Amino acid sequence: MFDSSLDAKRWRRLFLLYKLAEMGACDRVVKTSTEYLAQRIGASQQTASRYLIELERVGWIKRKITREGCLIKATEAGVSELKRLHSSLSKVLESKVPQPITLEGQVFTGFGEGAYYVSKEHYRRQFREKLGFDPYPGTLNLKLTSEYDLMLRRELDSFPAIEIKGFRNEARTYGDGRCYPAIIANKFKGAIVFAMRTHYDDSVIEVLAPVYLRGKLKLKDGQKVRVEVYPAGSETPEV
Amino acid sequence: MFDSSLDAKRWRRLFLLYKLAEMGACDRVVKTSTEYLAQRIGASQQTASRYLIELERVGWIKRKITREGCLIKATEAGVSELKRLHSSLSKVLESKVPQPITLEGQVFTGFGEGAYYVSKEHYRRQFREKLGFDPYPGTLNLKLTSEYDLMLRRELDSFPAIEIKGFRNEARTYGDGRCYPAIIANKFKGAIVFAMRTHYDDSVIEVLAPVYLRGKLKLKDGQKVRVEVYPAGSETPEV
DNA sequence: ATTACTACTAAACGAGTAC
DNA sequence: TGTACTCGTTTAGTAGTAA
Repeated sequence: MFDSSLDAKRWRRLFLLYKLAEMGACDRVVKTSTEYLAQRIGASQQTASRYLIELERVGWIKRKITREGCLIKATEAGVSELKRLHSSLSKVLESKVPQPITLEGQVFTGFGEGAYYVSKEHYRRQFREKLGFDPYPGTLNLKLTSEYDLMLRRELDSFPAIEIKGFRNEARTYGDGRCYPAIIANKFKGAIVFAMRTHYDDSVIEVLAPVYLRGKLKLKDGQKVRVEVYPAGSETPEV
Repeated sequence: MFDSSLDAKRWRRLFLLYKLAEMGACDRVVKTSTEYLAQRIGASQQTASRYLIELERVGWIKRKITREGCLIKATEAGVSELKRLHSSLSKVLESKVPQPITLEGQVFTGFGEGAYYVSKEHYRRQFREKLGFDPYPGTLNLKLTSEYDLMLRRELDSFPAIEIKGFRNEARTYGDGRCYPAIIANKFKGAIVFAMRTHYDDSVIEVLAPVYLRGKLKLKDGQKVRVEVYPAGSETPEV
């Protein structure tokens, strides 16, 4: 996940592409020698040349080599890469939506209440519609241990949440809930869910996912699991 | 100039800082292990550790090492680095002001007209006020040779320019002119100037600078010189 | 568990140079 | 002039491991 080691390389490329953009390569064809470009990026002529070849290979620029240097223009793909970087930065720097919070907790076995509630059709349908997946009938219980994680947990209360409506049937009333999209152990999309009324325990989070997490992640009681929690409305990255 | 090879290193650091920002390190203290961070940046635990040490050394983050990992927060300096990157990208991607144009021409010796005009007090005062420097009494003449440079020269006509007003004295009339801030040979701040009425020759540009460029750059006729021309209103980078 | 050192490997860089 | 190849050097990255 997290598009891995290509990330660092991507930034190196973005660096050169940005430098070319400074010279106007987004708007028009720019003529430059590799020697001149090298000066601008603070590298050797050879390195500049290699960079250009690489950028051309990945399709971020079009290049024409002439006697007097290269004619360079950023491609659509190249420009949109820069734009993507730009909007990523915008999101981080000036977003009203908070950045995701990463919690860590220890697996423990509950009393099967999670399974009971999740399998109630009324809840289940909401999960399906609002979370975008059909939850495995059961929750993974995580106990937050460190002071830091408890602090983060409290911060979650101010996160915009996905509201789950309660209902009543012939037997009893079922309360409201709050959900947050989440990524579990960097591997699985899912969500965490808090029941509103039974304030079970502030140091416990319950995790929903379309799969049986305990099995897929080979979890045993006491193991630590990281959950990245997203505010409602933000998109979770692909895993 | 162009803050040299540190540029690439700076981008590497910005890369990590951005990743930390994604985790929320701009807004709050983030707890992470170097191992986890390594996963996110697609590198080894050791590399993540080295990066963090480096970022702390340059003062972009504050870090506290605990048993369970590092508590990290971006410093003011770090956040403003990200912001600088962001606004640089904004400028390149969504600016109404065009990117600077780099022209290349061959030095040639004119008829001393440049010196004559520049030394006219009425012009000279405008240069001082509008360009921010007192021009050396003489212009460096550059002949554009390639088709590409002529094309760029024509694009300049649509650049916002610094207008120089003409005047008349007892003897004759002196016409209007257009200036663009420029950086000559990556070394000296200056400007290029076009006379409006005597459309001398479209393939010739005249360069003003506070210094005697021919001497400072040890130029001889026929040598090629690069001039980076900026639209009026944009700031030229420091040299 | 962590972090981060040392020693080694892999990758990037740049000098020389062919075209 | 240019670009871009080979190849030796430098730098970045990782494995192993101590604290």
